[in-house]
Amino acid sequence: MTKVRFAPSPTGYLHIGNFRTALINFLYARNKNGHFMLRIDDTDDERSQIKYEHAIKEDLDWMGINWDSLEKQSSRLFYYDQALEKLLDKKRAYPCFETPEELSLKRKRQLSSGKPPIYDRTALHLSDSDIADFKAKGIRPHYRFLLDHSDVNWNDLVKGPSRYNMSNLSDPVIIREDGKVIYTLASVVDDIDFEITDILRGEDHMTNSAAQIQLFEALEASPPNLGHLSLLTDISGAGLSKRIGSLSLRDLKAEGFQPMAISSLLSKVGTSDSVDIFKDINQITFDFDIEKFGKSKPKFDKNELKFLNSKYFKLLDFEDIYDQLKNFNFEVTSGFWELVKDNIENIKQIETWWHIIYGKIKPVYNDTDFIKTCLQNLPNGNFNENTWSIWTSNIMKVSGRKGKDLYNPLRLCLTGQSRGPEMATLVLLMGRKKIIERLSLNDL
RNA sequence: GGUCCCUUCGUCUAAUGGUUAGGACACCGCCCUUUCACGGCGGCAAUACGAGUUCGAAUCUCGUAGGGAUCACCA
Repeated sequence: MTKVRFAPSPTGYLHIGNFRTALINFLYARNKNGHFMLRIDDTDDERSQIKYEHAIKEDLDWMGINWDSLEKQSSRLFYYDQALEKLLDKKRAYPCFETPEELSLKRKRQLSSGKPPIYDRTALHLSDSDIADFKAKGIRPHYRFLLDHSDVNWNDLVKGPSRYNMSNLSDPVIIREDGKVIYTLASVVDDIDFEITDILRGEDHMTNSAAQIQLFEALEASPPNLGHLSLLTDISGAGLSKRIGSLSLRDLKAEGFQPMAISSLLSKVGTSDSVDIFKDINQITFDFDIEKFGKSKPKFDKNELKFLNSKYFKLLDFEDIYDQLKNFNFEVTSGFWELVKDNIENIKQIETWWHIIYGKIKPVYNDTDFIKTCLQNLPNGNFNENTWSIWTSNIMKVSGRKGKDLYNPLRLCLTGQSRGPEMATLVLLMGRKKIIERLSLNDL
């Protein structure tokens, strides 16, 4: 069975970039009737915070991404130590005693003399007595994984046949001086233990993956299928992570964006499918195919998100949106929703139209004589679906106006807006009293 | 600086050696509605640059330019 995982570290809120990875993993699993695991990578306890873990779950929940199982790396530390022992036995791990300062100095020197900043394996050549000396002095080792300096080949789910030569990489540190595990090892141990079949993540993990393939093999497991998605950029082509700005899921929610607008965009941008709105995540699951993702960097355009948001409302019946509608402090009726749903791009605009139709606004009068004529010709009796056309043709006869000259001033006066929903229905909802109020020019 | 990856309409992309280089969104126009919006129809618009291979190149090769990623005792 296909089994994937989304493995965020709880060091911040989910943003558009890492949520996209979550979404793609989710869709991939659902499409194959597989298993989607949420794994909290909280091995770095200096940066990890429980509040972020809660926030990540909340946000995924809001987006309709449900996980089939949950794991936390902080509860699995024993297994990582076990893995280290195994690697030590096989001489694929070795203790090192350099301080971080030494290492960073070394890197700087290499860089300034035009060399790649790769660890020189000094510690690999330490004798047993050297090691004993360090330990006697109370210096605790950190451990590195010994890379095999050969080509690592894999067939990437997104990038196709891929190759990386390991001599371009430092032996990765896998256990810190304080005994805590590093991501590179923890991730592989978990992927083996939980029998992850496919890993989909950003292309920033490309070289990690190459090293991890060797780690899988050193731990006598076969590596899962690997797929590296091109990273989203902003509209100018710059990396998204650099402008943390307003792109967290929480901010997007606060701005009124709908989960399906976000998911629709994020699941299609960068693929050979056209970007369009979907009412339900299952519709996206159905024809999801990782092969459709291209190799070049897709751009995230907030305007596109706005457009999808407005398109989403048009898809919804009253019942579909009722849960959100009841959060307003006035009662939105089905008729009201049907009237305005084609004319909003944000749920907040419900409030604007509510005030226009039932509340108090500042009408726009640009032709007071004409407005008086309109008021005088308002039909008597109860309003019905013909009222608007009877009314406007009366005005036409009396004033001689038609088309734009007739409708624009009337719309402006009644709604204060130059654009908006169908007037025939709007007038019906607004009612006689409110119309007379608007046309009475009291605010002049 | 080393290594890896990317470059087709404004944007996302299709076309795995032969197409009028296709679609979607945006934009523009027309229609609908005796108004605008919504909706429907149509139009504009691209192979980064330079060589090479080939009867034929967006597609293969090399170079140039631009962009990105990575090179942590973070994940």
